[in-house]
Amino acid sequence: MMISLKQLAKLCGVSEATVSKSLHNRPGVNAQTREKIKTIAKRFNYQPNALVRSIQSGKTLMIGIVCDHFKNIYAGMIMAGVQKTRFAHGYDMIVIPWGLSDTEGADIFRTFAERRVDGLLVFPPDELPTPRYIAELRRVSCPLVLIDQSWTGCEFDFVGSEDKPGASAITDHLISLGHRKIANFYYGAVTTGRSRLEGFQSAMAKAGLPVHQKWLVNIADLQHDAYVQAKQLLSREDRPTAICCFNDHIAMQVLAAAWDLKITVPAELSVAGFADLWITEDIRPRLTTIRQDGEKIGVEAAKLLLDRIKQTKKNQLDEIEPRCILLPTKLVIRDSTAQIIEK
Amino acid sequence: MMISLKQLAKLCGVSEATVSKSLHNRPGVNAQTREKIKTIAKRFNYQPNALVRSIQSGKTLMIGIVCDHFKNIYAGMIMAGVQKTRFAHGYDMIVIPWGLSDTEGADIFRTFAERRVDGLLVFPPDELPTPRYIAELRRVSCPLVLIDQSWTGCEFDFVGSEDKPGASAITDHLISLGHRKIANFYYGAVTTGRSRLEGFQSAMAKAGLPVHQKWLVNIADLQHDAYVQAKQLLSREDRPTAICCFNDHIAMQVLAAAWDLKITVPAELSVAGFADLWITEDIRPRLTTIRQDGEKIGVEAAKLLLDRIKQTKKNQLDEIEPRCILLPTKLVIRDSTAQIIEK
DNA sequence: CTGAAAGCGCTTACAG
DNA sequence: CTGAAAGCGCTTACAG
Repeated sequence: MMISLKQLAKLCGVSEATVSKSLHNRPGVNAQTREKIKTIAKRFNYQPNALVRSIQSGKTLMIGIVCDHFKNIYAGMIMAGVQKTRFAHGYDMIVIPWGLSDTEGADIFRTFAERRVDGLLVFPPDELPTPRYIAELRRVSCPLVLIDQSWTGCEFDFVGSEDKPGASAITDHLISLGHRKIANFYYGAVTTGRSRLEGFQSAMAKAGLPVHQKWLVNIADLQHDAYVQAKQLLSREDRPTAICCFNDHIAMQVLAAAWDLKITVPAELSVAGFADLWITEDIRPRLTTIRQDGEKIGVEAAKLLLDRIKQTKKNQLDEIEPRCILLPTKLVIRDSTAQIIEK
Repeated sequence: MMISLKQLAKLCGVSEATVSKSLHNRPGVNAQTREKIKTIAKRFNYQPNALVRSIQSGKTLMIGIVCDHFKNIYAGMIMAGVQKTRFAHGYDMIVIPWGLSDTEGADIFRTFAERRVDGLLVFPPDELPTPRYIAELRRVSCPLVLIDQSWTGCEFDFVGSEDKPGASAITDHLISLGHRKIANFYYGAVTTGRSRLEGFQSAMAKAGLPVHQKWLVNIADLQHDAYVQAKQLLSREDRPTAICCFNDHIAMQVLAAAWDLKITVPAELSVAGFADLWITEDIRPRLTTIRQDGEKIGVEAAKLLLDRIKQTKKNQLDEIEPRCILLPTKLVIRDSTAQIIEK
């Protein structure tokens, strides 16, 4: 189907070496010969076999990325940054979602190893990693950068957001609006969830405000539980005037619960998200949230990985400590939070 | 870094051939020798080099996919189906987004060719394809399946949705609710947009309802234009009582415009989407829409491609006509559409 | 049962 | 300027 260099050489009536040199513009080939070869190569649509080059050079110019799934808008923002950066540096990308694997990642990492990717970017799996999984991670023999969730401490290179300061900032915003009864819908299953909860708690403590246990709601899943819990919480006599949410999607569910209970946002209830997905501007009320620069996270993660790959080539990898990059976040005030109205 | 079979053979004190046979459980190796080799291979974490196998077999067990970006939820649903299917068949996947390329796809297709992918799945680019681009597509020398947009007619294999019947179904739904003044926000830049418009028009014609040109709004982009146009349209004295939208995201923008103009949905205005993304259940009012089975589209596209790859192996490709698979859609009635209230 | 040889598609010294 | 040879990491007939 696709012509080989050997066949091309035969067609041109020269040796394979001459074809190779011509196509790569290396010196030592007669100009006319070179042109002729190039013309014929083009006519037969010759494409050099990258697999061979990879074997010879020991570099595939390929990175692997493992992600959760493709319906996650936030992950999509990160992906965009990763793609841009890896492309600019001439790397291609193999993508494997968690979820496909039921062996805690073992087969995913084996695939990447067999394909000889030069480096690996890993999004966190949906749940907390098992010891088995961490062990798999340690066996990976190419550079590796973790994204978003920092559950391994500083054992690996990592790029994420300043979750705790971000959560504090949005809590401060609610407090400054006069809110005192503030609930928090957190997601304890992931490290970012716990960090954001800490940020919330420390801001509340600093302001001297009490945090009631009943207003600390640990969401069981990201899809529907927040709606159910919000409906329960908001149906009670003594309900909060504001709710800090783990992310924008949770906030949307809280907004939906409030709507269904005929509680007006922001007049009767303030709701705050986290992430700043594009939907925050398309829903009503527009969502107040903390902006994470997803694309930048992707860019930095890819850059860090590419650096590590370069260092590996120079055998400098052992001298280097894991890096932990946390990107700043920013409060974006929209219409879902407002001054509390005293009755 | 990673041990080679040659090194492994040396470590085991046997020939490369024996190692190869042992690891692949081929007959003709002494049981003890085999076990010893396997143990040592495991200890040194030997991973066979897939690049070599690909060169030898002429199959990379790899498919390429080109998509628009990763923030598109609908595309994400399709991706999920693709991933599931290609994984189940033992294929890996290289992903390249349009957008990275400023040469109308030429470098994307070159990359896939050099990497020797066994097949290609292509999502449509954001805009209508240029002749140059179609030419690039024709030069692709591996099996190829187009997804979602059918702009090349039936020149290539294609998997998409029954857009026209779907659009008719949702129009019928609005008509059955008593609506007579129905607007349509369509997206003329893509083939699905034009098909859905046709479906709308034919349903209106069948019901003997007039379609006013001013209520046929061609959206300039998918991000913001619908909001702007909806605000204009809905501010006029003589406004429609229902709006059919190209997709759920457009519908969200129309919903936002109505909200900002204090027009109540569905009491004063019905709004219908297309796609049935997960957000349709999280927003208020919940969106009436046409469900496309995105995952199934992905599954079918991947299956078709895998079939074609098999046929290529058997050299049967020329005997075969391009296939055009259109998957059925389904009306999902929620809260954004309702009986018209006569004043 | 075991291993030497040829070959996949290329590149890179090295002769001529 | 041109090409024969060796080698990348494997697998697959084929001798022994």
